[in-house]
Amino acid sequence: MAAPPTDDWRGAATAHLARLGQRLTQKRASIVELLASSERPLTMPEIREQRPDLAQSSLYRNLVVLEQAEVVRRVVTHDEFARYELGEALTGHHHHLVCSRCGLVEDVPASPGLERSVAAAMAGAAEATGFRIDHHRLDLIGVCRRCA
Amino acid sequence: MAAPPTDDWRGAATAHLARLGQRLTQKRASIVELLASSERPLTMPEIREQRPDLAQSSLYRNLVVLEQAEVVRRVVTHDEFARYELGEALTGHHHHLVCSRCGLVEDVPASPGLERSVAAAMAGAAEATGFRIDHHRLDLIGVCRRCA
DNA sequence: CTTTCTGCAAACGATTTGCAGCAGC
DNA sequence: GCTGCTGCAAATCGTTTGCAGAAAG
Repeated sequence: MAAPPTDDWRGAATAHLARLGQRLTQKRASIVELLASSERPLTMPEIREQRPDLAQSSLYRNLVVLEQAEVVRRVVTHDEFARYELGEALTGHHHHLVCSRCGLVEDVPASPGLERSVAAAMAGAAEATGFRIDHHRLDLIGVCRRCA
Repeated sequence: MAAPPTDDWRGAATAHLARLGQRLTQKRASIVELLASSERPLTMPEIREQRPDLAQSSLYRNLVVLEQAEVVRRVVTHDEFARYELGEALTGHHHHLVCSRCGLVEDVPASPGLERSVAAAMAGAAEATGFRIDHHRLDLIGVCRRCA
């Protein structure tokens, strides 16, 4: 990621987990490290391939815990399986480029101008509907270079 | 929806289906009518409740066909089941308000200013990554009035 | 020791599919 | 008739869970 709020993912993850009374175990650190080293969300198969020593059930269980701790975020697409990336507390706010052919998801940094427009839209929508709006998600959908 | 491109969903759906060599059967029309009369995406349980005469398998099968014909769009959230709404060809472009508690999805009209900013971001991202970007999806995530 | 984490295998549940009968042309 | 749509029931498959043993403190 460009300009991460912190490079110390280990410390950040430990702190986030601690708030839930959970620890950063070796396996969890291994997962977080893998996601931190990738610049795009990874699918479960990709994670399993890179971390063959972790049982699938442990992976899912740990990802649930990490997600609750906001260390990890689950990225939902129309793809058959979920993708995982570090939470924005660790990576900074960004958007996604999604390939509608192969499902590939790539990160895109957010621009200040765009964020300002979105913030205005959020305020307007909140007022109109009574929602309390916390954050947003913007996906740019297209066809990646490989699939084109 | 505000300012739909067409109120003639029957004609539009027929035309879209025809391009795939498919027909607008009675059951399909019934599904499209239901979605057209709703101002937000519906879950499978909601659809089944409103259309108890349709077998679940037929529902899924028809929704797949309607989705391919771009008459219907599947809306994916973190919720346990998918939601369905009319495609933007029939409803006009809009965004979604998503309740992170109960999963409720509500439509939000897009504003010209926001669209302009997003278009600029799309152009920039396309150039930087080699993606050909076709469209976008913006979700505003928060807590709905009922869950607050 | 006590608590939490891990792996295996079985269970779950939304969605998909095989197949025989029915409807539309 | 032929083609394609429908319903039922069974299969699929990503994900979740029960349980007994291993690791952390």
